[in-house]
Amino acid sequence: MGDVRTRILDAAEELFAGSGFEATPTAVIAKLAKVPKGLIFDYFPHKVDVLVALVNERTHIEEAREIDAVPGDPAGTLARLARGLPLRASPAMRRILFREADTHGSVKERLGRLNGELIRRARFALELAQPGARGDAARLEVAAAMFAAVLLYQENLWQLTGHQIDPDAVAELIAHSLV
Amino acid sequence: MGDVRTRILDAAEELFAGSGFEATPTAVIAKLAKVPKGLIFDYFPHKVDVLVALVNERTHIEEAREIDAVPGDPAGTLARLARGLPLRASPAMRRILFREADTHGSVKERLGRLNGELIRRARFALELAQPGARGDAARLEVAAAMFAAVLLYQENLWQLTGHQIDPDAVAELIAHSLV
Amino acid sequence: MGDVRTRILDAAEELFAGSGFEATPTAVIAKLAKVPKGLIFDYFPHKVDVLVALVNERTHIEEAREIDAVPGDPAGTLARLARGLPLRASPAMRRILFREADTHGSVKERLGRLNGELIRRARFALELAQPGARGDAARLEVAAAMFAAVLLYQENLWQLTGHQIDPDAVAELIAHSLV
Amino acid sequence: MGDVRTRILDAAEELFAGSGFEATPTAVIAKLAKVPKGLIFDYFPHKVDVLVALVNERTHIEEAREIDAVPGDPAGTLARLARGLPLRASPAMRRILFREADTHGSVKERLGRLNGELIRRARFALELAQPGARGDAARLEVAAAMFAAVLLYQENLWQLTGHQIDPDAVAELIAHSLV
DNA sequence: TATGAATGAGTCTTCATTCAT
DNA sequence: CATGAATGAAGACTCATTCAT
Repeated sequence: MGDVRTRILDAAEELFAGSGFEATPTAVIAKLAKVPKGLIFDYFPHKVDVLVALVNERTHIEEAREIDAVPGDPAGTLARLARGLPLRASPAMRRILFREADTHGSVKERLGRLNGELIRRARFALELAQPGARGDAARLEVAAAMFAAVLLYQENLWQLTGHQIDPDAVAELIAHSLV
Repeated sequence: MGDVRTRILDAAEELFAGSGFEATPTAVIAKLAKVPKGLIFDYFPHKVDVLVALVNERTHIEEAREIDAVPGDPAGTLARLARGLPLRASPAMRRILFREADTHGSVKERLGRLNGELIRRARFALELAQPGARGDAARLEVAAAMFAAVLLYQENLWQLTGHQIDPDAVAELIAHSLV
Repeated sequence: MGDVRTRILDAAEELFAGSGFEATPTAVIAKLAKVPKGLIFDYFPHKVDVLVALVNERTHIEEAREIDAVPGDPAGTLARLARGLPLRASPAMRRILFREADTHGSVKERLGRLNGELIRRARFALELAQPGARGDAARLEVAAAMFAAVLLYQENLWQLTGHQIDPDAVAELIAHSLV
Repeated sequence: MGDVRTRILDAAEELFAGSGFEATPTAVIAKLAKVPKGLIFDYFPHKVDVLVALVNERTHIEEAREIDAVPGDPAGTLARLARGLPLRASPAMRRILFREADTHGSVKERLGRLNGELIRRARFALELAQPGARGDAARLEVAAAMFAAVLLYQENLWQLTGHQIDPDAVAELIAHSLV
């Protein structure tokens, strides 16, 4: 069942994603987490600290390990990047990231960093996998940004529209565009 | 200065965009609108009705008019499409659309329709501009979805990160990917 | 029955004097004042503002009007001063003044000023009524301070001990001490 | 470092004097006493019992021992009395005594006894030192009560205003008033 | 119709007290 | 005895909504 802190964060993640931070009373978090109301404040002195903890602890950008790039196979390389997204974050956390970024500085900062990091990696992977593309830096940049955009935003869109995008197809398409 | 109803909506638009719907008290709307507190409820029985009215009256998804497609120039055709969402709405209303979509049905529905319309147009434009691509329906669909995702994501993220993608470059890249 | 603000202050005065500021919930003030809980905060944004308003508005030091001094009759002069104490404040307010001075700066400041003012007046009255005493400034000062101390503190003592001091007797005694 | 009970009382004394009883959480007492939160309640079943214990154990009203009265020198006799309240208690405990007397019965009782004892001593001292004054019991009583009031008021007000009265001067003045 | 005082349910947060370990 | 996590009642304060004027 997990310890108290984890249960609180689990509950908050679900509820913030579903109804938004402002519209979620701490009492409801407590109930879903099956902890008494007051205990939340032993772990998080203010309600906003729950949000900050979620963002700090549950949107993790993985260490820049060796990128598994295969020269000549940019599609496969990107697809692997897309599958093993360097963002460890649940769909719920991604929704929170987008929804609360406007009004909470620390969330905004995290989202910005995530976006930047994703672009950097995609560009690096493409440079390795398709050496020829290196020449056109601007186009490479756009391809990387598109890749990041689609990956980050797809959860949001899925929720809103029921429309899903296959990461492999995205990878293949972007790779193809750089030929 | 506009009539009372308009002043209320003006104020709400500004405030919802800035602080979010939940965090904006009706009393503050009234103050900014220079309208007595109670009067808001003569026009909008519940606070949420202000949001609904804003979305209904101040976000128009443009009718799918003739698309200015040039066969043989998919990049140019998409670029024209990319230069603007088919959304007539102030920057503030766009913020509201994205921020409140998760939690308010009518907003979500509106944003979903926008996404659908975007995809439809992109697909249609591509079909017209690049007749050869028609054969691969799946790839066409992915390209259209990506196009929509990137445009919407940009809209959403631009204010948060300051990071922008050049719409022409996106158009060109997607067009190229279908060769 | 008085207006709302007055009723709130009346209730607070009684309750703060009886149980202390910290131990008096705003809900109890509201109940005694017969106003809804929330209305208090329309008039006083924070609970402490009720205390500050009480101190500012209900411990008034009267304008230094003509002191009714009769040369040669210091006892009578002081007695008149004691009866028409230049402090317009209920016994309850005096208790509040003493109890909350420790922890609330504005109360402390007021109490200090009251004490100073009382001493100043008593000295002035004595100087007028007993010209001969002027020579011994130190003794005059002590007499004035004692007079102020007894007057200010008598309410407190009465509450605590049931012991009362007759102001006339005090006046007479102090006057006599300066002979 | 003292045993647990002593450490709790030490901490409570410091904190109650500084912020008042109501505004001092038991958790803060525990922290300052370097004692686990729950342990306090093994020694004092309720928070108020800490206050009661402090008052009972750390404020002693001295037994009415032989008064050092010199017939013919009422001023000197009173001055010796005035040099200190017959109260063995730290400055902190004195603050607590005055601050909490209004609202806590046991504290009130203690302060009342102190006042009574002060009056008794003053009267007794004056009777011994100035045999002639015995005739006018009422005036003697007022003088004694004033003496007590001034001393207690000073104790209470000294920290608040920084204003002090010289005890010798008080003694001298009161003695003189009985001539 | 316009006004803003009135209403009270609901929110975050604190804290005395309990209790399993 | 010692520990500090757990409990929930209660407190300050907010705010959507109503309503007398």
